[in-house]
Amino acid sequence: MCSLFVPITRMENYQGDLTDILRAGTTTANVGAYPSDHQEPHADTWHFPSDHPMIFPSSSSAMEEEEAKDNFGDPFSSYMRDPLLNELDISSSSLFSSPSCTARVEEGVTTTTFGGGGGGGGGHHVLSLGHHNHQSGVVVVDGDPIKRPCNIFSQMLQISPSAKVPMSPCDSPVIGGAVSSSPRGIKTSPDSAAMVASDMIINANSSSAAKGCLLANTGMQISSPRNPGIKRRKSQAKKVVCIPAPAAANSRPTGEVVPSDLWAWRKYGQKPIKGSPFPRGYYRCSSSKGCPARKQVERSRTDPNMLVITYTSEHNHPWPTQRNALAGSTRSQPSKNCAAAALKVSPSSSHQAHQKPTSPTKEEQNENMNDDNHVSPTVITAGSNSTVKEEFEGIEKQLEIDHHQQHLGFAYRPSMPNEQSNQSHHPEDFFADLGEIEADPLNLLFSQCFSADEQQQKGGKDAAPSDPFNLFDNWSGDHNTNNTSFGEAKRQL
DNA sequence: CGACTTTGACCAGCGC
DNA sequence: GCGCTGGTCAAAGTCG
Repeated sequence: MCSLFVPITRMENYQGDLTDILRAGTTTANVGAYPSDHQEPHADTWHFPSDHPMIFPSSSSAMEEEEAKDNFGDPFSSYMRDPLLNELDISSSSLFSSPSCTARVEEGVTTTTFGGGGGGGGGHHVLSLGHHNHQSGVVVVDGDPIKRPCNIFSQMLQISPSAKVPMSPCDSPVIGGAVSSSPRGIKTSPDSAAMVASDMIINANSSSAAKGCLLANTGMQISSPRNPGIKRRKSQAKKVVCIPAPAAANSRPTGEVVPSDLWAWRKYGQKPIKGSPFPRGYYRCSSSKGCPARKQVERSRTDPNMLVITYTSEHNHPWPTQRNALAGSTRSQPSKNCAAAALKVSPSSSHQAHQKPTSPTKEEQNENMNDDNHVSPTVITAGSNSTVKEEFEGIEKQLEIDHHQQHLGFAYRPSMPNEQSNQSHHPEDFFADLGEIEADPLNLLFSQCFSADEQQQKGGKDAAPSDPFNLFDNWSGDHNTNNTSFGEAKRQL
């Protein structure tokens, strides 16, 4: 439902959105939905606890821009601006609107839980897009009331005081309640218990079940001072993103599926990981020489449909204004066609079989955070490039998004609070462009890419489910050809 | 030809 | 100090 517009605009103006969410704490936030092959119970609503209303001030582009400047080099802030995140955000937005999708953003793997709790912070930032449909999304904001410029994401969120939505079970144990981390462990919030999210969100210190969940879903090892079992090299801060494995769209000949983002990544290694049947791929940023950004992509050992992407180090350069067509994951991705196809979707187009995601997604890490990965849960320190230190306070907030409103509005076509900001390509224009493409390409696109169910519901417009990430691929490189408007939009990025 | 992937080897962190 | 494991390097091959 949400439009392509979202990604674009976000990239230009809303880079701080997820940041807000993530910063929200060591918290974790469930953000959105992602369609999955799995058929899971739908949680129709996301709620923000009444007591912790998420406040998204409307635009303040100036502030945001300035902040962006200030944050440049800040691993996490950058992280937030990371295209991938944007994509995630995008997808989440779209997914939000979709009855069948949910996504989660999780931060502070080691100590926080998305579904509930607040506390701690630190360690890994996890952003996960759940593949479970309609989990209640919970955004936990640690202590930091979100007071950033309104963003699409916020727009998509509806604060609903009380709704508690049953979580869809994940293959891994679901945390029984919202968990807030504390130095000593997890505190279960009764209130949030029902809202917990998710499978991927757990507290490292939490119960084994919780861990199991995380580990199970992500295949990740939770490392923290309290988890001696895991070793981290150089104590690098890492950000972990869990997303549904993109469908075949991005699949490589080898079967590996690599979600693409605006950064160019070059694979420099792959290793089998102990305890996981799936190898881990190592990627470095090739957008700019000398960029320390790295990411590791691996499949969740318990849920092959989920990809765990770990980002390390921060990009030391701005987003590529123009993505290298061959750069990184774009190569060997026949699937660009998916998005392209989606854009070209016509009623007559053939249905594309859903392809099961076969590979991992990506993760980004920002670099320069040399040290704190396992560090205290609450402090994330930017490393070499920046000395920025962010502290996340642990206040937990639960956010639930009302599914219906998403449908009704903003999710589908979010307004642009910051339109004043330098945007050469106005949203209206963009939509106009979209209109040229098709009556409602967005619907087609997302329905195809995100939800098979929806797809069916929509009368089976050709819907090759593909991952949202491919959108960018389509926009980049040669795939613009079919749609100059998109090409322009992309270039504007 | 340039950029990317593959893959074995090497290096480094961590636990014992 | 040793071994295990993860992360990186770099040569060779692939692709457009």
